[in-house]
Amino acid sequence: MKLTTAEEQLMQYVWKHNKVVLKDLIDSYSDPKPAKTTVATTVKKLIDKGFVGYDEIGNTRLYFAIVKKENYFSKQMKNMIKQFFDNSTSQFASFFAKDATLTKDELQKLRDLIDDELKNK
Amino acid sequence: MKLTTAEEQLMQYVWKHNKVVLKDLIDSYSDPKPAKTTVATTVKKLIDKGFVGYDEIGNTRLYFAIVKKENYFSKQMKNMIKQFFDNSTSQFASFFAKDATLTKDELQKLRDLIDDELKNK
DNA sequence: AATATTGTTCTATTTTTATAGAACTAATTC
DNA sequence: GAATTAGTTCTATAAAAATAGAACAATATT
Repeated sequence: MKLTTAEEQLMQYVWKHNKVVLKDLIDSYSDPKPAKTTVATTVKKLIDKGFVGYDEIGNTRLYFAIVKKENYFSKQMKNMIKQFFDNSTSQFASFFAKDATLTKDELQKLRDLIDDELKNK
Repeated sequence: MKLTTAEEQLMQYVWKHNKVVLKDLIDSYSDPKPAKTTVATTVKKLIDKGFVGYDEIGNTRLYFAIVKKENYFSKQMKNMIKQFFDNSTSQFASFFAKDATLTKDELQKLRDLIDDELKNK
């Protein structure tokens, strides 16, 4: 499932700071901060969509991510590769390797990583 | 600048079939196709945003992409890497190398490509 | 104990995005 | 040359997303 911009922004915070309370979420915005009800509504949508869960502590809630950031990101990537590269992962990979400005060090690490992957095949 | 979902869908078609006429765009939708005015409005927004240009041929227009698909995609990627990997391109790259299910062949090609890149540094 | 802070739900309202009607023009086809 | 098809703009409406007020509950502060 896809998130709207507002939902995704909030979700990013939940991913980074697992176990958060409403106030944390409100404070995560820079001024002018939205009304507390605005944030509460957005969290509720994330709960409805199954992205966020919570433990009840007294009358308040400790929110946490249910959908893992890695899984969500992975799906987004697959979607983009589908749209922009006709579903060709390797076509994307070669575009990226050229486009991304990686340093020599980063490129070397990446090559080592690929070598590792190759050993498992 | 960012495109809405409807705009991006149309843009994908323009990228794939450079030099298109309104009817092509309408036909690109599967049934039930939207009204011609709907498509015309969306194209107009793409023109306003500077993504699409046109040549006038009689009373009609030949639309073409101004913003290159690669550039748009590249910006989207940078944005995602910023959001999901704290701006660390290499962190993304290693996630991707593990996550994407590349075949042995694809991995080898990718390694060769990285080797080439390394030679230029 | 009174006051301020935080939290929640339910219900609007506002803003943005998507969709398309009305009106008209030019070209094509029959 | 009448009718159909394609195109455009302007304006309007519908749908989705973002924002927040009202009302109330529980806790913390002073």
